[in-house]
Amino acid sequence: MGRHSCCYKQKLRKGLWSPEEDEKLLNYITKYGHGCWSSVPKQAGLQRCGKSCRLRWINYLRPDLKRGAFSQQEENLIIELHAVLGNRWSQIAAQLPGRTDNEIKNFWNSSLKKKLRQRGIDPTTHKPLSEVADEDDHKDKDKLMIPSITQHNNDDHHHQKSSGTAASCKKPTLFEPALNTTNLKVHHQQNSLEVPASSEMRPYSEMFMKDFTFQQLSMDYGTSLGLSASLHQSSNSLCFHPRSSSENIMSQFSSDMSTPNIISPNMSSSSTAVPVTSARVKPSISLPSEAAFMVNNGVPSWEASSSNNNCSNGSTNGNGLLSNNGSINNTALFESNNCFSWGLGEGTNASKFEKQVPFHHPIGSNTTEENSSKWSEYLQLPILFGSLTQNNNEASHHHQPISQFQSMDGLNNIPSWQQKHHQQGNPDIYAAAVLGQTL
DNA sequence: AATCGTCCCAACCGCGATACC
DNA sequence: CGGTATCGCGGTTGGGACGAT
Repeated sequence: MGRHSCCYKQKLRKGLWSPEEDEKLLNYITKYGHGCWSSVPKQAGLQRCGKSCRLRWINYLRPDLKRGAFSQQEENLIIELHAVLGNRWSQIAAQLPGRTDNEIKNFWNSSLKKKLRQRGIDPTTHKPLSEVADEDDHKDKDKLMIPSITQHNNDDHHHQKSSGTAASCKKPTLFEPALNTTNLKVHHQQNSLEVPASSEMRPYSEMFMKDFTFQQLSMDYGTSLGLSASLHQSSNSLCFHPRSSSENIMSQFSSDMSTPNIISPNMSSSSTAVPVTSARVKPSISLPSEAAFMVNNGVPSWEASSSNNNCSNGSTNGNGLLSNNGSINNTALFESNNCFSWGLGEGTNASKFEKQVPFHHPIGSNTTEENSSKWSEYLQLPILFGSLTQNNNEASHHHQPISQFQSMDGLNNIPSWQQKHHQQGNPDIYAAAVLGQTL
């Protein structure tokens, strides 16, 4: 592991590429392809390491690269994608044919950030600067405020020294987070992210105003639950793990009047598969062996099974069924694999998706290899939260079709969803993912 | 004209993940 | 199965271009 062995060799050239070197590399790859990059420089007659050759090819010599300035359309797309994906340049670049991640990254750092600031938008959070400033003010006043979930970024590189961009944009915390950038692990190639328990408290009404990347799902939802999140490719599941005490978690939810219910598609045996549009990620909440996840009267929480716990709002049965007075709206079912399943679908073809990945089954219990391979694709895609407009009649054990699940296709419908959810007064939260290409 | 600071971008670095032996 | 090689990613740096003083 670690650095490419060739990097240690002394005689290799570094720095800018000469036209002659470019020509050698271009000719060689055009003729033979790159194959193993480590062998390319030798066979192409270059005094470079394979890594350098690869980079030069990807960022400059590749014939499908688009040259020239970014168009307004590209610029807008980058901004939108960055709001969803953060500094995941490779994923952003995947949405812009002919552009490289490096190019986009440089464009962002040199130009777009400034433009956004000029428009009064914080480039890190994509929120209005005034709002960010307000949050900073709260932080100053509230000693509980501690930099929350921050992904190390180079928003202000050596030319523009950082003043704490990401961390400064977070809302007041409710308890000690013991968190810094160093214990946030982002596993790029698995698109997984481990988020330590955050002290951040954020109204759900705001939280569900936009679609979420996995990262954001992990951060915003997982941390609001006091969970860390990880993607498990083997089981194709997005799992949340408790990282803070249940007391802390309870304090969060107890203080948030807008907290919605979380409903499981497994709650009712009579419920049918919910056709989900635009959903491609299959999240789940992993239950720790020592704790139970509770949804009581719209207040999700963890209840430690140990006796030294004050949160006893529900009970578990042998099958992991957590119930509260038998009300379906306040019940979540956890199966033996300790995962809480959310629904999912695909693109605009819900029925097709249902065949691929049954909506009902708990994560891990019915995962096929075929689905596994699909998930590896889905996991790169943003996630969207929305709400099942479930009839809250106690007798109703059926979720309405996802066609009535608002805001699955993008950002624009979110307000309408939220409006509806407020009208109903008892929102049930449904998590899904939105196909990246549909952004 | 010389110096300095800033901007921009190509390239490098370090690391995690994965493939391979 | 463990060690090594390789790939791919995001963060960082080096240095040229350019404008201000």
